[in-house]
Amino acid sequence: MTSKKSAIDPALEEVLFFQIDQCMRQAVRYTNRVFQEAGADLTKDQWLVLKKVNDEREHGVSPYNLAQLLGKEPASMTRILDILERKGLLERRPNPADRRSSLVFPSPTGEQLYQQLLPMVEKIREQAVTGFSATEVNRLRNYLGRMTENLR
Amino acid sequence: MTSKKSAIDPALEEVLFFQIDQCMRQAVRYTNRVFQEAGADLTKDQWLVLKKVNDEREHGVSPYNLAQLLGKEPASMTRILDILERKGLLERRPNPADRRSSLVFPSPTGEQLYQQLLPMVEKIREQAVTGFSATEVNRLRNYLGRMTENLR
DNA sequence: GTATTTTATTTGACATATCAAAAAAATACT
DNA sequence: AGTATTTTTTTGATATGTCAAATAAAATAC
Repeated sequence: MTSKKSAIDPALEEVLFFQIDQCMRQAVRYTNRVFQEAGADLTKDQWLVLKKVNDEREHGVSPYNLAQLLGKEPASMTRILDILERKGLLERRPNPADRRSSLVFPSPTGEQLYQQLLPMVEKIREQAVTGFSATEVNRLRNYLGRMTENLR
Repeated sequence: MTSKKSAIDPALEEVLFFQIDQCMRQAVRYTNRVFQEAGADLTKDQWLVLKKVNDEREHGVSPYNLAQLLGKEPASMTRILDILERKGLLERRPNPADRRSSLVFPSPTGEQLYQQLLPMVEKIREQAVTGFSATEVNRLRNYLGRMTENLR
């Protein structure tokens, strides 16, 4: 019943970009839902930043560096940091080596929330690859990396 | 030099979600750049809607149905349709079968732009899977579908 | 045949992405 | 040193995503 589409003009459902987009949006919805059910007022992207800030808590990270590490625009980083700072999960301290910049550190609450959410995030990751063999996961990684490179 | 992370707390670059996100964002940037260089004032999401509206130009599609077909929220659809209508690429006509709803049709300009951009989109798709065998593309599709299901 | 529920669309609030531009500090150059 | 360029951060504008709520019409229940 569905009209047959040509190879040069395939149905949307067969377009890889479309499938990647659907997959990612599903993952975001799922993650946000899990956080919400755990009573954590945090989005998936705020989580990513909180994680990286915790990873670098020894020496602190600059917003610019954070943006690079997470593959985001500095402009997006500014806003996410504003929100996390407003929530009291991290703080910007002056960067002694560069007065343009600052260094971001997790607050005690921020470290605590990070530790608390980590096992949930791990469960979500496992849930995503349920039924996948190790080979399949590696292949998926490989394909995604090559595709990203192809579009650079 | 990069500090080794445990299996339960892997570095971000090893997290599948992160890789999917990077891949998708790269694809969006690439598509928007190609459209822009072609002088087409259209985003990747506006393109998707324009495509579907063209696919259904025989009978028209309702906004709600469009949202379902594209896996988007009706709220997002409303806004994208507003923009495309403002650009003169489509029009909403009353739905004779349901007065709550409307039916969306491409304008002549909309059909024309669709035909004009189609070959470029095809090139982008090819670019993305450069170096992939047919088997690999099928596997990628399969993995993405299973992952999406796992998170439903 | 009226009351209740469901459906289709829109709007509002907020988070994030993109790009452009502004501002201030650091660097490079001559 | 003094000027020009680059880097880091922020802000503004716009597009889209999420969810919640409002509205009107359709469908269903009774």
